[in-house]
Amino acid sequence: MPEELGVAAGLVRLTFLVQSVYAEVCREHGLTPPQAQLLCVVTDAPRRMSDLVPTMRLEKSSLTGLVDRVERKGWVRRVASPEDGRAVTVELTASGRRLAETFRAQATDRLNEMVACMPPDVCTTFASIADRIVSEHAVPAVFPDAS
Amino acid sequence: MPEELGVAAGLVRLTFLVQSVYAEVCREHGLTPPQAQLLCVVTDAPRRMSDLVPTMRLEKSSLTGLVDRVERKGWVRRVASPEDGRAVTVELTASGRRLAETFRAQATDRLNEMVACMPPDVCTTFASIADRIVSEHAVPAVFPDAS
DNA sequence: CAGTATTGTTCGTAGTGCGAACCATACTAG
DNA sequence: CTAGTATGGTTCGCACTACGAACAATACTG
Repeated sequence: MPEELGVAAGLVRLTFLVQSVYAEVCREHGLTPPQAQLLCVVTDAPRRMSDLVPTMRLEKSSLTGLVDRVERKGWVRRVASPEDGRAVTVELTASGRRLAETFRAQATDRLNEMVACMPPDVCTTFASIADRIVSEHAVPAVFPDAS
Repeated sequence: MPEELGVAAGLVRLTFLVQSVYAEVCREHGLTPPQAQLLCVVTDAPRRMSDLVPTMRLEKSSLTGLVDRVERKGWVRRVASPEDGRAVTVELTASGRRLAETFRAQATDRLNEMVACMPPDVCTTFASIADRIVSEHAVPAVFPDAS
């Protein structure tokens, strides 16, 4: 009986918790998690489909469907690439940008207050270790830094 | 421009990473993440549907469907409760138990090696902080401790 | 210019998750 | 005891997710 969970169990449970919070914020904005992720990823700059595939870790057919639905909601737009006649880039519309921004802000708030039960220095330690793991594994920027 | 990400961004990316690893292990065992989670949750003891609803944070209709599919694969069994004529408990079959055990072991290995890029003391620190967050928020045991 | 590689889409399939409606059993009050 | 209510689960319809195979169109290469 470990008085403390192993790293693995802690990671899985922490992930479960973050997912819950993330999904809840999504809901409040009429988004699903994959849709929110798409908005976050194209916030910084328009991205090609072929570029989004490795970033979001989806098959291309899955991505087509996701972009279809998000485009139908008017948050994103497909633009033909001038350099490559086959390629398509995905960019935010004005309303998509507003939504992405408020979503990002609120998700950030919720997650910050989630860890705020700990003293600030512990938070900082935690954040830097998380960053270390993440950068060690080349995790794509699925959530933007502060605006 | 933060030279380090905020806690929120770190959490989201870490979650993305863990999800990727978890999903990959699931795939190798012919499982989906919700199915694996169900197996993990009923590993320790049979559980009632009504008990699984808050644990897995699903609506009861979603849970019905999930249990249907997992039962159809032969990994889980519905048993009528003797005390309450309305209630049903979900328990592992023999093959379900074997599957749950090998899945758990492999997921644990993969997650451990994911953090093994850091020195052991950092891992320990990280694990204890993760535990702290998790227990502060009453996250259900969606992943069992060592067998 | 022919052959090949890349970029996206379409289609079919299985699974996920929700809410509303519903049934059966349990509980509770008169 | 019996009506009314609460609880435990299922069913149904819906939208969404994700995959792989097949395909079309454009780009590249020999």
